Amino acid sequence: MRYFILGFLNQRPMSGYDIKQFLEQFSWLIGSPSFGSLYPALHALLEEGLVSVDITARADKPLRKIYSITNAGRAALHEWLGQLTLSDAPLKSFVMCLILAENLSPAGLATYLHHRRDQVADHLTGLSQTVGTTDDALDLGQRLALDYGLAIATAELSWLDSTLAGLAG
Amino acid sequence: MRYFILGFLNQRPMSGYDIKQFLEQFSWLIGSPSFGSLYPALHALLEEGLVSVDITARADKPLRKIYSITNAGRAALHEWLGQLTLSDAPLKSFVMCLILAENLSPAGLATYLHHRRDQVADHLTGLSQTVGTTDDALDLGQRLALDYGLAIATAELSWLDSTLAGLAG
DNA sequence: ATGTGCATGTAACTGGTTACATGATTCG
DNA sequence: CGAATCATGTAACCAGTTACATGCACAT
Repeated sequence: MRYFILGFLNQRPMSGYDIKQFLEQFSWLIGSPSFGSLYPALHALLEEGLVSVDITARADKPLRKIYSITNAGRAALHEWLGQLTLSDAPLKSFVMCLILAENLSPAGLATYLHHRRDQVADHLTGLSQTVGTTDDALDLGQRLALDYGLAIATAELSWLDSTLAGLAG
Repeated sequence: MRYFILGFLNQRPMSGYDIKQFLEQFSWLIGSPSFGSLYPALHALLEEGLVSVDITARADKPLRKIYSITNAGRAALHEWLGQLTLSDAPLKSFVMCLILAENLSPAGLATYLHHRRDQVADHLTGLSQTVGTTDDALDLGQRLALDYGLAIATAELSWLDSTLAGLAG
């Protein structure tokens, strides 16, 4: 989360509210953190010198605290991104890192997406086997969930393939 | 989580290890709980009388604790399922409830899926608008995440439509 | 014999949510 | 004038992970 916030602020200076607003867009996919975790995280980053604040009291508007990343913050972010493994991470972790793509090198991004592609492909074959072998022993919920997983994995795989093709070309 | 486990045990008696195994299948989608949360949860359910244990010491095998749901557990589960709103829940919550579909009435399931359909459709139009209006102001990560969200939402929507059609027909 | 899979568990820690509290602005 | 949105924050609580600890079975 700390680094997730840091990655946002590396794109452009934002307030805590802005970050929440942006993430709200993806709430149906990955959820959105509460202010109760967002604000304390910003305070912690500030104390560690990884971000700085600019308190802007705009006329006729409530005060806003615009946070910017510092050099120390950038260093910490890139160190974190460097040692990022992401082995078998859930969809949520994948999307969170995807949003931070701007902070990765083109080669790093490609590697990351390839890695994910392989993982999803593995899970797809695993799911297909489960569906194929134990077809009638499954209850409704398991059948639906398996079927849903299959649909989503297929969609993600084709997205990864076309995105990788687009980035390469 | 408590109710998630309860829903599993309502389908068939299982050990903690079994539950983990099953959930592992969906780890790339929704993650899988650690034993450190699974076992204590089972102990708590046991103390509350919502589940019962059958300790089977099989010859030449390590001991297993097979948990079964009790009548009190079934009552608690159905009460919980009844007051389930799921307004604007993230994908993870949706899948978790989907797995418990067997415990819902056909009408309840249909309502639930319709509800999700509407939510996803809303988010889809929202995402499309964002992509359409602010196309060139976005950085790489945001563009990729938006694009990914669009792909997944589209896939989920069509899955929901065909599944709803299948359940109705 | 060594490692991997089965199978269970505990304790410390951490991260996040929930609920609360505040206050200005804008819209109907 | 009241409701919704903007905007920030705190504290108690809780759910979960991490790391540890144990032990048998089976294959190499």
